[in-house]
Amino acid sequence: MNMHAAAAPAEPVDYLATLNEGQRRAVEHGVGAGCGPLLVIAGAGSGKTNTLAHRVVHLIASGADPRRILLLTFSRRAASEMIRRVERLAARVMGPNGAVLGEGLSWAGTFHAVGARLLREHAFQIGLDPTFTIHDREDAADLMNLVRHELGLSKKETRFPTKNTCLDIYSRVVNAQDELEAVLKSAFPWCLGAAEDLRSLFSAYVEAKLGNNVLDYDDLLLWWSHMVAEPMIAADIGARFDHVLVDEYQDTNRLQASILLALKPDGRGLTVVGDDAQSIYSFRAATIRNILDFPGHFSPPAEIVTLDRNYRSTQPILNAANAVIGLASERFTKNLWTDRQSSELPQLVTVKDEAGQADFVATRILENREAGMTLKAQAVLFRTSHHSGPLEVELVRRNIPFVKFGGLKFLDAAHVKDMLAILRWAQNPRDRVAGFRVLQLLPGVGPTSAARVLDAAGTGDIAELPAPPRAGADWPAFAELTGHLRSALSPWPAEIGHVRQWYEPHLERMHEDAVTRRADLLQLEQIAAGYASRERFLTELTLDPPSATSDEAGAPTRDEDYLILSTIHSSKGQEWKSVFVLNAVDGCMPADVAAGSPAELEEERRLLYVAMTRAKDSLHLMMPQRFFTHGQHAQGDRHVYANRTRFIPARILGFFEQTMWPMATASAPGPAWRGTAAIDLKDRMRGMWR
DNA sequence: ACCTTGATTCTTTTT
DNA sequence: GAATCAAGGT
Repeated sequence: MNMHAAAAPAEPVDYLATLNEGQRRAVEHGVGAGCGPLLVIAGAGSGKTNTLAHRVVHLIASGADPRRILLLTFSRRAASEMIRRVERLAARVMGPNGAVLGEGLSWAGTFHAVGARLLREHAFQIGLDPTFTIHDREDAADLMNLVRHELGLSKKETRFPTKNTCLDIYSRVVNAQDELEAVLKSAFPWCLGAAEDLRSLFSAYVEAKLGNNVLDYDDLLLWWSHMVAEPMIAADIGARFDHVLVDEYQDTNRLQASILLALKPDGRGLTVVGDDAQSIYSFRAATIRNILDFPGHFSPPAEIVTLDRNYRSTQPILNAANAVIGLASERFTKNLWTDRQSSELPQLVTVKDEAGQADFVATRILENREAGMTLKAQAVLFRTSHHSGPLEVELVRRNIPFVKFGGLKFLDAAHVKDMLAILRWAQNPRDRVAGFRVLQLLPGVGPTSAARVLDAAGTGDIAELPAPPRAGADWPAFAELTGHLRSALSPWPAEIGHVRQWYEPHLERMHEDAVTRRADLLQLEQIAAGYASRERFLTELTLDPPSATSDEAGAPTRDEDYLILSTIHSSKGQEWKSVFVLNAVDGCMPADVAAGSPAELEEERRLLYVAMTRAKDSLHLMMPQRFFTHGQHAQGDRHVYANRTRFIPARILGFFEQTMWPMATASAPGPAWRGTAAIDLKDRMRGMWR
């Protein structure tokens, strides 16, 4: 069937007319499966997503099969945004059939999600059990810790790196495709002495993962990359896709690049899009070399299209952002330009402390709203998740609804992890980390008894084992539950209700605030109901955890207006009319933990650049002067003074307007009436509404 | 022997 | 505010 012919509209819509010259070149660059590789350097706000969506639609309109297009994005959120745009545009261009074609874009997702799917589909070809479960970072760290103890590394005479450091090192070796020694030397010099032990630790860690039938995040890429290194399978998988498009290429690492090259060795049908000025994920081993070296990988080299016209921000905002990134020691992209003029400079606002900052931001946000700007059109960005703490308190006090992206996750809460561990252990009885956690929920069962049960049971039936010595009355119900969950009889998603019923008494026993935690469990049950099976639920929840936490429990009604709070990392690719950046001071930006090496500093600079370029019309950088230090009583007065971020030195201050808040006023505040009022009318006024 | 409780130490960013 | 380690309790 020729889908294209069926979808052709009577009167062609000129969907290319709205594009500028560069965008148009990118969109129209070869449409056949044999077209050469393309690199699009797309500055912030240059219509990157739009261009990519247009290219996909253009490919489909030119006869490409959407099911044979692989679209790799950085986050799940970016993937669904892209699918939405493609569907809408396709409907406009090709009529009702276009929407259907857009929905055929079934291979859009993150590297990790696509990897998981391909690995399950090809599992038997590579000797993998397709029922594998996926360990998130925490689970992986737990397993690493288990192995670390088994090898006796925790009892070493000299201090051995913690589980998290070990995992970081392991992850970097895998993702950067580098030698252990080189990684240690460049990123973890204080662990150089432990190289030999680390090597045996990692070897045992891999063995443990294989034994437990689990893959960690890195494995999803690593297995995929090894899978396509096998010419037969590579040809097989590569032939499934006529076009491979990658978004945010500056934030991919060497492992991801190797997958891409194995899929499309000659670069035919390959399009990558990115901006080296926005590379902010090198802590995940992302490297801008991927972008820089991309053209030269192929002969003839990839075509390069540069998009430097910005459609998002006003010229003063761009001037300031350009000035900040202009101080970078190395840069490749050109300055952005726009024709959106404005007389309003970005503001550098000095406030007394974090409380003053929260007060200022909340006040301005309400003023904006009164002036007709919705809360959703405004955002508050910050370097680390907890920077928004005082502001969140103020927002709740003023009854301003907000949704927060980044930082502490719903899934990180101990009680949610408990529930998921129960389900995961049922799904994959070999998952020792899950079992280890679940067993210790029982009173009287600690690490030792839990390990003993796991050793004795293997993947067999728990009910046939003798109860651990002190598990007592709780054991039979537990054994029955696990037995039931593992049987095919257990209905999804109803079983999660059973799990919750069993878990609730334990929740109350272990946590004082069981009431609030129970609400999370109900929410988890709601989420679970949206997935077709337990396996899908567990996989997708691990790969795409709910990224937002809001002040209200439960998913708020979608049409309600709310403010966006987000880490700068999570703000990538987004835009708002008005943006507030918290704590634009040294110690926060750059974060003092990241001020070690020049490379880290450069990345922090780009982070500020990314934050600034999210703003369309209005930008405020906040500078609290005083910070109260942690680790003291609530009313303690220990504090430090902060300086303006080093990324805005005096010589570029001219791009900003500097203000103080509250305005310093010399006069006394109003007439001084010190007597006692005869009647307090204020109270009466208030009383009318009580 | 093993589990639980209490004191102590830091807290990036994310698939 | 939670992970980790050290000492108390069963």
